[in-house]
Amino acid sequence: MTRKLSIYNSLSREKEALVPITEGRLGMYVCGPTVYNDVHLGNCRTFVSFDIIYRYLLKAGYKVRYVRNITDVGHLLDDGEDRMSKGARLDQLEPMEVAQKYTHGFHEMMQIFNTLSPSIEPRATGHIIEQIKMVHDILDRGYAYIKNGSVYFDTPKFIKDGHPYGKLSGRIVEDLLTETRDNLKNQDEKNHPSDFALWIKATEEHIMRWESPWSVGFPGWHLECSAMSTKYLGENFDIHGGGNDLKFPHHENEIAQNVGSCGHAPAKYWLHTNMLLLNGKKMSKSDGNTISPPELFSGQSEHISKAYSPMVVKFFMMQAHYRSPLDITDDALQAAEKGFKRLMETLRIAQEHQPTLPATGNKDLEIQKIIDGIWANMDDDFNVPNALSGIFELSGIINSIKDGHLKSEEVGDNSWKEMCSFILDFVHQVMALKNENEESDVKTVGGLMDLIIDLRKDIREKKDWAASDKIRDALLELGIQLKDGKAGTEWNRS
RNA sequence: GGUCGAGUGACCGAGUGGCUAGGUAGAGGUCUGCAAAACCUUGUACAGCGGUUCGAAUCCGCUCUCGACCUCCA
Repeated sequence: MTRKLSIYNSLSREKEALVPITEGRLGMYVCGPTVYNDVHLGNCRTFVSFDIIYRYLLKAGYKVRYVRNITDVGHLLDDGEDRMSKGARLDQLEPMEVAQKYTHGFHEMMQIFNTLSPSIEPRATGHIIEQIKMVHDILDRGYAYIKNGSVYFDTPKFIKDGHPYGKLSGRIVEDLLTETRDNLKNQDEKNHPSDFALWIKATEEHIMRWESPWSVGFPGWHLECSAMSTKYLGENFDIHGGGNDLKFPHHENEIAQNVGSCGHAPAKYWLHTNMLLLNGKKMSKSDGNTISPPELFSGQSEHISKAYSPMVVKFFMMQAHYRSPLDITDDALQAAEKGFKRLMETLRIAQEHQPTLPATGNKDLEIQKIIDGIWANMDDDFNVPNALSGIFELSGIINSIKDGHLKSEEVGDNSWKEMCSFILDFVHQVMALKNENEESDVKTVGGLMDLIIDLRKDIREKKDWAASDKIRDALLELGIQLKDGKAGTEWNRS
């Protein structure tokens, strides 16, 4: 059985019931990175968001094929130079070497953020044949024209035939048709400013080039996503995702290419993640308002006061809905760090604590309501922040039982077990957060700590507080915090 | 200039007509040799002005502010 979800469709600007094209199965395509540079933190937010969406869809019982591409050709710079070859010249590397390097870096970062690999991760350069075929199809249907060896999409024709160009991004067709920007490359070659390149004839110095019926050249940006989504998910699939800023022109053009080549739009539902801001402003390298993942993890940035671990950053991202803009500030990160640690501590208790409880308790119904509520929040357009509030309610109950603030007869044994396994499963499997303090030397340290605590217990029985406090303070210096409670002394890494 | 979106308490951030999340910080308390943790209680919140309604943070209008896109961008 699959859960019934409702998801916000950018195309209709409304939440819609998620009805798979094939029952029980979902095809999801997400626009991946262009690998000509180190991965941007904003990229990370998008892919972390879609990772949770992917994981939840699986959890909800769907069989999902998740395709996320690697774009390693096709982006034009202001001067018309391909992004990949630009990177190559700067680094004195072959274009594919550049792609390899940054693809590797991207994968590493995705692993650091603890995301699942997509089912298929196709590369644009590996699908030149499919892209040429699609250009053929678009030409055959009359929605493209050839100019000096390059091929352009004919937007006025497309619009005139009643196709919905501009629907996704809210563009007004008349505006697009009368657009008069003059700073676009190849302006002279294009019949109309809003037309875009499907195939570009390579100049002499352009390194990335392939044979085609029209010229030795390379595919336009946009095209690889149309070609690869069609190849792996079919002409018609369920979900297409990406960052908000890709709506126009990238996704709009993708739709045009698909409609132009096969007569209908690629995806049923379009999901867009919102932007990550830094101190209320868009991240931008030129004005210094930017922070990279490594800077965030090391604390080497003027924008933050200390280092924040990857899981803290991920937790921080999850406190906001994927469709809302999220503002990174040092204060917000600090708050997230404390919340994250609290959650990890509760998870530890859920895993280890085994209280003696009656068969049923007064709180059982309440616990069930919280759990049901978390599912409902996730079913409602993946409302992770709302679900998280439920997780913290459970956390309160778990901590109360453990510390004896809540009488044990309040919670039934089954409820306790269900609550603990639910919270562990949800945090580990859906949010995919993990405790970063679990080192391999955990056993050794554990043994040492048992010994120290035992020795200190004797000292404390003799009420030698000076010695006892000295041990506690010294351990604190090492990053270990002692907590003297009724049932004895506990410790954790602070 | 055009298009779209947003303005929630000290900070972050959910919430779309009555039931007024959650995290962090603050205050008070329980516990404790002390401390920390944990738990309990608590706060002046819905940009402004009008309007619709028995009732609005939530709907409508105007104003102000901010952001994104319009050009490579997750």
